[in-house]
Amino acid sequence: MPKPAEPDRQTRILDAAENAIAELGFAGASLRHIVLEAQVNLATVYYYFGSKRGLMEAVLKRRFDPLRQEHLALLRQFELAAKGRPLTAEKVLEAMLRPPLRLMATASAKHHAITRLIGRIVAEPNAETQEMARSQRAAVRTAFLKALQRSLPRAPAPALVWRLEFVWGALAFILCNPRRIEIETHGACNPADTDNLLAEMIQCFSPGFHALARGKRKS
Amino acid sequence: MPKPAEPDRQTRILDAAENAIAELGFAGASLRHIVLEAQVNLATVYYYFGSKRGLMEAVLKRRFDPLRQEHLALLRQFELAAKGRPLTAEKVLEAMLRPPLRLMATASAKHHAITRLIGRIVAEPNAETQEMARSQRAAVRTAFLKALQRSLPRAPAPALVWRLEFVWGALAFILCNPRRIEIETHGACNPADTDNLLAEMIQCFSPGFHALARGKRKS
DNA sequence: TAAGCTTTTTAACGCTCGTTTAAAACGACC
DNA sequence: GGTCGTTTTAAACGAGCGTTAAAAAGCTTA
Repeated sequence: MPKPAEPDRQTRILDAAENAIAELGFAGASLRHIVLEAQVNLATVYYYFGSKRGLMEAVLKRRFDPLRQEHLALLRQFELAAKGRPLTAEKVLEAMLRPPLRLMATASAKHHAITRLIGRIVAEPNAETQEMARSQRAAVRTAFLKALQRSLPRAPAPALVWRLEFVWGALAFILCNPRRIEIETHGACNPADTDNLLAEMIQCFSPGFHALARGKRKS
Repeated sequence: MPKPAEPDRQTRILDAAENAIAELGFAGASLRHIVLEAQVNLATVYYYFGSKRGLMEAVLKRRFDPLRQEHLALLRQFELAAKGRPLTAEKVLEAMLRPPLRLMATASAKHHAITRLIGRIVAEPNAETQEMARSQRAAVRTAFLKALQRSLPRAPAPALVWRLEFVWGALAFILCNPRRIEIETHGACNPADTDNLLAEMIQCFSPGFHALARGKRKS
């Protein structure tokens, strides 16, 4: 029986780097650790990616480009189905949350790294990495904000902006370390049950959005 | 005019370490960087704190012990004022959110580090640091969960546990990098305005909690 | 002043890191 | 088979890291 057709060197490096980042963080993931797992010579990284930073960018790009596309595609799909009417807050939330949560579910077995990668970026010390992530997120951020503003035209803009941050925060918190939640809640919360988690999040946030539909109420 | 009475060496080291961690993360904050800023010899760190890990624990302990006490004290104060009746979800949220947000406000000038410290821990790769933070948080976690369960006795427990995680996540996301939010929202969100932020968070989450008061509704 | 304790400094050890250079191996084409 | 461009390897560089041992300095008490 032949080996399952080892992927090429670039892919092996990206996979190993992804795992290492999830496990050890960007700074902690050393090239020597990565090339050992990828069964590749150290200099190969420099041949293909130029530098450690280049490798890190490639790791993020490989995962977040499709994720961004999926975000926008799902939003557009919902908007098409709504035939020009504004989306419900529930649908906007679903478009925000389903792609990354689905990623967490499908990835649980092999690519456990991907989701933790997302959370890792949130708290990343390095300013350059932050800027990298910021530019990636900008398009998605504004798309969802616009959808929400159409959904709740009477809601004050700052409140919507804040709440989107809250949603992203809750999401990142879970993705960052799903295991931690499972342990700390003594099994009461199971992040692997994506559909349930999605429902919980939507049911948590949507009432707050609907409360804004009637315009701002003071304190 | 004499110098403003330089604090002693241990305090200078803790301050410098706190800043370094906030800026560079736990792994990135090197002892040599810290002692340079603290104007202290490298070996002094080992004399007072034993190791880098010991220093890191001391940094966290100095900030989070009072924060935990404040959390529990505020909760107890609200419960006393309620004279045995269950707290409203709003009050529980306030007890959860006000202490760290107040920390962010008072700290904005000099100790910008403290708040970012909190967020930094969330995504910390190092397993030992995670365990350290976990044990710190355990008491606070369960205290708020119990308060919420008394507040919403008909709500299903897993939903409450999940939502507490969502609140912690949103909070951590903001504390982790307040500047980022200010920039990304083009000034629409100002994390320094603590009272407004607290109100926004309570108004965001409380409707979802009240929706649980009547027991679970399916999907 | 001398002794004994605490505090501070000096100097180094061994290790890992990201990066670079140049040689070796490989593969397609004339 | 020999040549040329691409890919892979070996070996080393300098820098920074956490940590340690022992000497030096400071301070309090006899």
